[in-house]
Amino acid sequence: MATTARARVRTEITNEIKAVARRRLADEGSAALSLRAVAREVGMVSSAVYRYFPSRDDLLTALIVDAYDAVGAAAEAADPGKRSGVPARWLAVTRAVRAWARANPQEYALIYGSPVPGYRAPEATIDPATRVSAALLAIVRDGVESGEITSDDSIAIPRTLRRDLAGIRALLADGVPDEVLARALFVWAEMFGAISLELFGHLHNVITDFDAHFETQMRRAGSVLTAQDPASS
Amino acid sequence: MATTARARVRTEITNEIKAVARRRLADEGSAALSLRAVAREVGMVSSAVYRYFPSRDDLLTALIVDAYDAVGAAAEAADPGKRSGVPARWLAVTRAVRAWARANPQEYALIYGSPVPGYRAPEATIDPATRVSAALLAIVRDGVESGEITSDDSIAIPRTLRRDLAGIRALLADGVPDEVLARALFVWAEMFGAISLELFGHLHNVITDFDAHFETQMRRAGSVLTAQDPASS
DNA sequence: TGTACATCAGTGAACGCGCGTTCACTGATGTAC
DNA sequence: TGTACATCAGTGAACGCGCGTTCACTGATGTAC
Repeated sequence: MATTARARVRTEITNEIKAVARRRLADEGSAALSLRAVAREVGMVSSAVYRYFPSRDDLLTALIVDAYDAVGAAAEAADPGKRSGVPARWLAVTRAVRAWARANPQEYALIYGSPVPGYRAPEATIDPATRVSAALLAIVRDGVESGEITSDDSIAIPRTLRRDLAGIRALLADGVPDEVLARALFVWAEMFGAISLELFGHLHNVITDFDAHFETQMRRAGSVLTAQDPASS
Repeated sequence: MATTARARVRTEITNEIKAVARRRLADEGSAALSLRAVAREVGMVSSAVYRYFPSRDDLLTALIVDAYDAVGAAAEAADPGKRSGVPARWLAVTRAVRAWARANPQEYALIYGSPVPGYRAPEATIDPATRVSAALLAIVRDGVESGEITSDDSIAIPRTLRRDLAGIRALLADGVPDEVLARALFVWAEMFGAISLELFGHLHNVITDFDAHFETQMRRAGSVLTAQDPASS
């Protein structure tokens, strides 16, 4: 009753269209993603896709939302939880994000690469987009609470920036002081910088052991986050 | 004699085509860059462009090479030189890279964003691509030489990674020990991570004072690079 | 300095292609009584 | 449980479009003697 046969089939086909679109994304990139090609591969006529997605952009939006949700879920699932401590959790979660990115490079590019030209992200993408950040900030929050992360460094933080940090704190980082939050943003950029440089080819001919490189970089990021003297980690 | 009138006109028109292509890139992104549209805007028939660039991909390559050269030149020009010291030089150069990126967002996306699907970068792009890295590593090299940068931290560096670092040292970082080189790669990723997150919209609704944010992050990166206790900087 | 020939830039038509989207339609599935 | 009507999924043709690239051509610029 809740779901008629027709409704069940509808969500199945919707998912199939998205799955095919995701695969085509991997081949050709987001700008070249074409409704007609997807329809062809699904085995329906191109106009039939309009029963499921009102336009190409809506299909793209669905893929973006799914990608944010997938990487967010991967990050959440990888977190070993409070009692594992900040450095271990940080390593586990960043590893998971990178693993997802390597497994789904075009989806990673879709959400963290150059914006799709002419595409305006609708509100529906905002919430899923914060899942990874939320997972990382949960680690920071717990670390502050447990005393693993302390707040005694002194890179000056300008007043305008403190306002921005207060906004983040209110949403996702209750009790995390500005100095720590600034470090959290720092390692957040480090993680995406490291993954993007690797995936977008900038380590080519520079690094051969990508795993070891990422691992080393994230260990250092972890020690910046906890503000430990790296020598003691 | 060296350059005939015809040759002079030829380089002028080549440059005009590139300039128009660059402007169109800003509007529509690299995947949508079309020879016909460029030709139209330059005021010639589409087939005439083939006198200057044998294909669309060659035009793209020219734009990529120019972009790498432009950001590389900006980085080099911003370096105040040896006697200014590592932190000041690091800040000056990273600021210049970000300023260039903000002024030329689509060109930045072209070289540091998602790779253009189906486009294979030819060898000609490799050299210009290293200019920014070379500028940054020059700072590191001088800092090691002067003693501003020391090598006493202990994030473990695996053996395979040491081989990679040796390769970098041989090319661009004579005399820089592995530990310092690993830190250099770390802050390099931080810089591109920070710029990419900002330009690709991931700080939207998070940070309002982008300048202050970047400045703060790069100060911290500078102190990681010199391995100073951030409290003493 | 003047002429004959070769090189080159730009034209315009054509090739074959794929795209997003609309629309009137058929036939199957669901709903109300 | 059976019938009449409404809803929906999918079809196939068509719209108007822009793309990259090729080709035979014209006319202007450069070169050799």
